[in-house]
Amino acid sequence: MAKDRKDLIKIGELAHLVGVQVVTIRYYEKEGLLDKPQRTPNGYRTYRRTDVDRLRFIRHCRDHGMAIEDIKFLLKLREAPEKDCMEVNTLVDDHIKRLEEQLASLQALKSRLVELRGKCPHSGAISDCGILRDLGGQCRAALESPAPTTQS
Amino acid sequence: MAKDRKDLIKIGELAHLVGVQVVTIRYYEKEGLLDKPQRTPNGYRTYRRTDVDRLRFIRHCRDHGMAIEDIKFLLKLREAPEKDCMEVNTLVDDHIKRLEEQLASLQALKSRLVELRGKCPHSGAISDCGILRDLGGQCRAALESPAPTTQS
DNA sequence: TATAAGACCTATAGTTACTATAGAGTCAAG
DNA sequence: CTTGACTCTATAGTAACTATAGGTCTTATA
Repeated sequence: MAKDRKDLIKIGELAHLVGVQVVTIRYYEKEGLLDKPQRTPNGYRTYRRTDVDRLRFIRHCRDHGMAIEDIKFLLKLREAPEKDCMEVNTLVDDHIKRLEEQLASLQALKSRLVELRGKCPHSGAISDCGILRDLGGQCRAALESPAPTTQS
Repeated sequence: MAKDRKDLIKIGELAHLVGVQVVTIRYYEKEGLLDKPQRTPNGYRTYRRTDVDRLRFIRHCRDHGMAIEDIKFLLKLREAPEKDCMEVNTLVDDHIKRLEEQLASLQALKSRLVELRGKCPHSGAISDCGILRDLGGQCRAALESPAPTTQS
């Protein structure tokens, strides 16, 4: 088998194949997503096919907005083919739920901003600006709780 | 309790009034959102009414998802009442536009995740998990661009 | 009066997933 | 022999805080 020469690639080629930056690969290595690769005599990292697959997996996860820690978890699961995949489903479900929460709060934020923008549809003096006036308004926290522990 | 004037408060009381943490106030000071306050002989920060208003303004902006740098800009505008408020409107418009982009990309991400989740609606062996299989699929970058400069 | 609780002080590091910078070694081509 | 592309390590910066450590000051209670 003449594989030990052809299949070995350097970091730049791996980066190109998967479409990430070289520094990102070294970062993933440092974070433990990628194993420490073999080195050529001059110290260059060398990678194989399996590393390309693994890096692609990582990138797909990241493209789906998953956190590094989640990906570590998925990578570990991927290496235990006999286990049940329920944990994968749970992780994805949780991720979707987080996304939905984030979407809802951004949606609400946008509504408030559009409303705020409506306070000053015209061009005029800063002193008359409804947006700045609104942003300077009262705060809820002051009305809710009684007093700090420093009371007589 | 009658110190110099009754409207001089310490950092903890300011934090309580506005509903932020003490450390956050010091952070805002370091970032230049709040002026360096006067100090008591023992080195404690003392604040006045205007500081309460200013901090409230800052918090309202942050609650609307604005960046510190944007808030600095608004604070500066707020102190020039004779100027035109067009820049305020522009800033808010830009902010809304950014939010809309973010919403769109999160929405798309969620769709992809829901689709991904559909690949494995059941419980079973990791080796059969459609989610992991999908995440391990081919990547676009490999097909798009030709080859790195290190071509034979 | 001693002491303990609480508020305050400064300075530093950690969070996330990278990106940027500096300084240096390796390798092939011209 | 120099140029340029590629590689290496190590450190710092990003956003907006949060956490930690270690210390001082004030006040209430035993």
